[in-house]
Amino acid sequence: MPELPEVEVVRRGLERWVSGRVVQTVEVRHPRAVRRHLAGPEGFAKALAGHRVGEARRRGKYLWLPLDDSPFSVLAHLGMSGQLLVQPQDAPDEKHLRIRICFEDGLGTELRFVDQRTFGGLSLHENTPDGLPDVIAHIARDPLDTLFDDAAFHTALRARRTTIKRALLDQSLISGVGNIYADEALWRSRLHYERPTGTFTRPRTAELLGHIRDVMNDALAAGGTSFDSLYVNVNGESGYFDRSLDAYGREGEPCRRCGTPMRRRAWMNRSSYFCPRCQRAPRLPA
DNA sequence: AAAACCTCCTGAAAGC
DNA sequence: TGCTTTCAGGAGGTTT
Repeated sequence: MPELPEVEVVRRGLERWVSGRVVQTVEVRHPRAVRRHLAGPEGFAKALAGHRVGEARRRGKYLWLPLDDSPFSVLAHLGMSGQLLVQPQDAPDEKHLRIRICFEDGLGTELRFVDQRTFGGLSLHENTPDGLPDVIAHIARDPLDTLFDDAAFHTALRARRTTIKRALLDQSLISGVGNIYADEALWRSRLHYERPTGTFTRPRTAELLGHIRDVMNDALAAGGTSFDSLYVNVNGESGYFDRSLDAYGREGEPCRRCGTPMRRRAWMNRSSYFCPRCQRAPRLPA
């Protein structure tokens, strides 16, 4: 389940192993992997060939590779199970290999997009004046972006008529936070996932943002969170932050602060993990 | 118009 | 034993 830290690990790998290389050929093995690309699989392959890959960039959970001397970028989203792997050309194809990108150099490696559940994909889009692929213009800056505006976030959060976890998962308000890091940051903040956004004071918002940043930086330092082989870096290696999780996936296990058994609640077609003692349910609205 | 809901997909694991 | 059901969930599109 790649969220901001996992995507950033992948971005760094692309920067190290792919940026600066010139695309030779592209093989799309599953059309769904390029469904966001309106010109189709053939158009996607043709548009990339011959272009040098620029500096790998990221906003929230989106990654993109600008093409030098071109107003276009290759946009990537890993979805639930997408992987961008730099593999030796002679390595056997992965079972869920969707796209192969080969380069015009003698390095002997190629870039592969592998995705079991096919929620992710690659596509080519024109950049906006600020260098962002046009289709992600609605994605908010993420909390590790130096230009993220804490005061504006607080104002926007207060204006919402919803609950805090829904707001954290809304990528147009704050990007990069998914189910795992939302639960972790809420646990660290001792906040219940259904606290109404309208009840947030400036200090409470500041504390929550601080915990979001802390948990993401901690995860980044550990190479991300891997529960299984579905999330790995470009070299196929797992992260080990899963062993540091305090909330996510810990149903029935003791809260690391107070020892109370953690709970899981079905919520929005997914799960929320929380401590019923540290994270008290908000008073129901009158 | 903003908020909530629906749906896409595969495979592991649980249920019967 | 083996088939069926459940679960994981990001985010665009649709509905309310």
